[in-house]
Amino acid sequence: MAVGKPEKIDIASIISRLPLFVEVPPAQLQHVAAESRERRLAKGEMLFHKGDPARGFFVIIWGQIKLAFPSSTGNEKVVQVLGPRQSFGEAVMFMDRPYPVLAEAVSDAMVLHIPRKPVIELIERDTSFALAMLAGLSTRLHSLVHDVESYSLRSSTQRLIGYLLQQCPAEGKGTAEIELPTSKQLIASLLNLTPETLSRIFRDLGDSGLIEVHGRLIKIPDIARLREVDF
Amino acid sequence: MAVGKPEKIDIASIISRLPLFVEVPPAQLQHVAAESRERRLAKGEMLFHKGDPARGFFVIIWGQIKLAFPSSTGNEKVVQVLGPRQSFGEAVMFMDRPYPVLAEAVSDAMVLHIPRKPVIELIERDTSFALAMLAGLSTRLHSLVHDVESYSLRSSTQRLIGYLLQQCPAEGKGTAEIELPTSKQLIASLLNLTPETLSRIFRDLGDSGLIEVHGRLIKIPDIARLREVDF
DNA sequence: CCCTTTCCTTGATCGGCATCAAGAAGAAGG
DNA sequence: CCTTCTTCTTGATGCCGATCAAGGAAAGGG
Repeated sequence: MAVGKPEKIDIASIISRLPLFVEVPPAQLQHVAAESRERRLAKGEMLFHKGDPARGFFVIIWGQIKLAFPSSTGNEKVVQVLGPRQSFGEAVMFMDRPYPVLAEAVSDAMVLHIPRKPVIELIERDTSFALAMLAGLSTRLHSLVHDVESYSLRSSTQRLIGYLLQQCPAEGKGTAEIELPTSKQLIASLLNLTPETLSRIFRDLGDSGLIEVHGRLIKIPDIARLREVDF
Repeated sequence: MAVGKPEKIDIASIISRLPLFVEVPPAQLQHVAAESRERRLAKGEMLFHKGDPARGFFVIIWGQIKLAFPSSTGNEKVVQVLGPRQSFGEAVMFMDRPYPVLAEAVSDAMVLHIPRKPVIELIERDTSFALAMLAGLSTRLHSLVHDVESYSLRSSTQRLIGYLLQQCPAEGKGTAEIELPTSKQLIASLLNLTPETLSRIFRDLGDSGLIEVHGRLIKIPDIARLREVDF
């Protein structure tokens, strides 16, 4: 199977547009860019396993990567599905510990590996970069806390509704159409459900007129009403 | 009702034991400690409202604080209930945004307010401090990720066993005795269980001879055997 | 010491979600 | 186009853990 698009990649320009690096003067980024390496992955290919040593972090150029806990019984738990311009692995990099999750390409994909050393040097040289990284990690902590909360005190239907509302473009009212970004299987695992249960919830929400399901296209006739639902 | 215990508080030592600061050399923390202030709260008292500017973050010395989204209809949405040694508001502090939630004392409580400025100044003056903070935040992220794993792919019995093994002094084999550090109610909530279910699991494990329960003292006759259990 | 309150335990019942099983609908590939 | 594989849906059944209800055991407080 061919591994995706063959265009030449400008590492420096991609790095400079990352949220994490956007405030950093381009000159200071040259060192980081020079040491970074691109890597292509075929669908299903592993980027790293749980327990592998972390020598840097990754940024997705295109394609999708999932982070998940392996499970001996086959039903692994997907923690996140990440898309272009998103990064992962920064936190582990600072602790000198192995990865706590595995990373696998969900589609053909290309990632950039940014090694630990130039990043640390950049932090030591540029305090505003250090602050940007702290803000980035803080944001991630926040969303993880939110996840834990969802698992523990929201029902499966509520979790799906929350997911759908998250996908809505703006905080708009009225109507919306959502193109699911990945397979329903993956979404099920993200929401800590089996595919069967997810399918049933989709049907129930459809029967209630709260959403319309057309394959992977979801129509929401009344966002406000969906937000008010309290099962 | 009197607002809690009157002991003298050693701010510096509390700060130095925070997860966020645990990697930071104590000498560097003096400036932060000097600008920190303690605050006592009666049950039900508000610490801050949603939308208030974030001028720092908080650490709970004792008592419990809840974080929640306000609601005009009175049925607010609780995001988290936090206990001693837990901190909150760091993420928002680094992002320079107002608090997205409100904080209210669930019981009589005492918190430490650590202002933003000395923390930021330390980062700007000493890059090793920034690295230490990044490591601290990373550690928290790591443990949260671990929590998510527990919730999603381990049974309630496995979670309790994991908790008990965590409390074992060394990674010893053989036998162990554990004094539960808090009420069983709280442990239940930590493990995402009801008190009833926790009680039943304790009884079942006792019936199997894997542990002995004497009130809040737990005896483990064979640590290795407990670790092997696979329900 | 008793009284009140909180904490813990036990039993009965219920429901949500997983599991098992099988079929339908798409997507990919020759 | 037909075959094959994956993804999605639907049904039947079962179990784990929550909930409801009540009683016992500690723990503080007067």
